[in-house]
Amino acid sequence: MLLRMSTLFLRTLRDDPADAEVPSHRLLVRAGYVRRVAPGIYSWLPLGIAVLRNVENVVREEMASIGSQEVHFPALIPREIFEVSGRWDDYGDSLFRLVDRKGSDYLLGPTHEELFTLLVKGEYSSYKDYPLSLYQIQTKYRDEARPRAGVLRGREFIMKDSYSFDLTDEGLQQAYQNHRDAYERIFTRLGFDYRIVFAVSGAMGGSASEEFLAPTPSGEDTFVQCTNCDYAANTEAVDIAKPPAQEPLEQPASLVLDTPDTPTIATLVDRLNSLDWASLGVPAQRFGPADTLKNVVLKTRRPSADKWELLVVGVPGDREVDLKRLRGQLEPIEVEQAAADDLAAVPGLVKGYIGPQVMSELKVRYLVDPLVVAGSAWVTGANEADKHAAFVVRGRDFTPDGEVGAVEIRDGDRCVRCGSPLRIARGIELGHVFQLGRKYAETFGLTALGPEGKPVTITMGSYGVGITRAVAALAEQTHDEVGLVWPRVVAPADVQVVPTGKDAAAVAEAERIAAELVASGVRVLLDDRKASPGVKFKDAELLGVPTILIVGRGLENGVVELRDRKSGERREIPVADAVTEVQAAVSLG
RNA sequence: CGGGGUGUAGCGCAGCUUGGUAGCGCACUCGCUUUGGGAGCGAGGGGCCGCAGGUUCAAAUCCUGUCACCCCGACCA
Repeated sequence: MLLRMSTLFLRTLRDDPADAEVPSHRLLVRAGYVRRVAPGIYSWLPLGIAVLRNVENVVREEMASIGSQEVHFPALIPREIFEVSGRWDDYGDSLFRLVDRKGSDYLLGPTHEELFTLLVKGEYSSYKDYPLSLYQIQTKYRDEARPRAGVLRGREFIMKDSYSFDLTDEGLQQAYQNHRDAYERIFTRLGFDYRIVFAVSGAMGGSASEEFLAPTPSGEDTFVQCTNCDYAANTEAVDIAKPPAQEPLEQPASLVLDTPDTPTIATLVDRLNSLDWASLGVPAQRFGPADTLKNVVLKTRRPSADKWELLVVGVPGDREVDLKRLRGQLEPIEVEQAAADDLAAVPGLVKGYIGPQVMSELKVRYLVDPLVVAGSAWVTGANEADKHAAFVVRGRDFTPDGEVGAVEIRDGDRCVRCGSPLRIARGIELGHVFQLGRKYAETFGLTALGPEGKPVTITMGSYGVGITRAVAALAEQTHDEVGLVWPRVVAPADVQVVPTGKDAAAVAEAERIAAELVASGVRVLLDDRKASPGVKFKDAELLGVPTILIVGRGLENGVVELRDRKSGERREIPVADAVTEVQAAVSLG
């Protein structure tokens, strides 16, 4: 393959585009790989498409290696199909909806569970047909509330999505593992630094779920990683170690304190520390925010129910409730912040002075974070204006309905497996594997006739790789100060041949070397533009082709210069060795 | 949806305070020179100054409204 820059549809920009913040966005635009059309919607130019296709090819090869077969569905889907799964409504504003000339409703597919399920149902009916795995590489549409970071989070993007279909849970386990292995090979081959983290399964429902994240500061997902063992999880799904339970009877009896004008945890702690504890018949005490129990009022709703129920969650006063994490833990139940009138509907709940002592009496569901261990004593609201209660003990003075991981995770929190400190980092979600189970199969009636003549409901797995996102994420992880630095598998060319100088001999020699390389299967980008050496060097660095061969002033001494884009290494080599040296660099990858 | 910011040539920006009929760099066209780190000189082409209304003899500039876009958050396989 030979690309000539003199005719290549490419214009590089000297300045960063004003609307680009993250490195991948800046560089992909500057280097002429993509152009913005509308928010979250991009055009792909020749070099961009070349990289995109290379990513797709790696994905195709690895999908083939686990026996998954490629199909292709429409992006334009009639409403009825999404009515059956309930997602026409459930997807909300994120769904692109449109109407045809007859007034029928359509949507642009945000994912394709329904179509995969229906397709298989239409073709297969015997247990002998299974297991099965299908995939497609498709443009997806989601009307994101706020697209951002260029191609990293678009409203139109390309995704590889696949589904496994099995008769048994064991089969699903195997299919899941096959996909997980294939994804490891895909992201390794693409040159990613990535982590596999536990995840929540999201709006799709289902059980086991893991994400493949590329750690980078501009990532949107927050995850934790143990500094000692291999535990890693999305913050929505993370569990942290909890302190040991305590003996409730060792605590002083609870007592109610007058605490006017203490609307915040900080003011309450100050007041507690200025009290004369001896006069209350208790040894002197020192309190910190972590000794207080904060009770946050939320409301929950089961899917398909229309009534909201109040939920109070107790967390140590030095921590906030992480609503995102709480939602992840309670999935698929919806969780919202309770409004003032939700609270007013239960007279026993006194805003600012809520304590768990009365929850069962009030019939309000009460959950605590696991950090509120059995037997622990707290200062909390006394359910009366201007009063707090001290030495309120879990298991003695109140009993929660259950535990739920609700607190914000902090750097340094302890690993649930080994107790070592956890580190918080940001990452880009490259892929997601999860076990869907029988949800869609039941909804659409996907069954196979078993050997005993009875129908068996199929169990499914769902697996996705963001293709366009992978291009941006790779740019994000591999770039340097001067430009893109592609791993060879995805690079738009193996070598950029750059003739410099006014001497026609350099151009002729560059052409000869390029032709020879092309003949041996090397992908060549030849900079045959009439431009100054500085321009060509800068552009070569910006474009990110892994190997650069400069044919110029060294020619009179019989040498050319070979550069490695990633390491910056430069070597003068004899012209006669140019072809074999480049071939060697290419085969080393 | 909340907060912040920006709309002037393909891209990056100045001009707006103090109104006088639009400018700089890059890119583009032509000529000559130049050729190892984004070349020089000369000559050119390209603008509904986001949109609408108002004030004024006169509006990119002042006033009102509106739209769009970007960033942070909420939301989001």
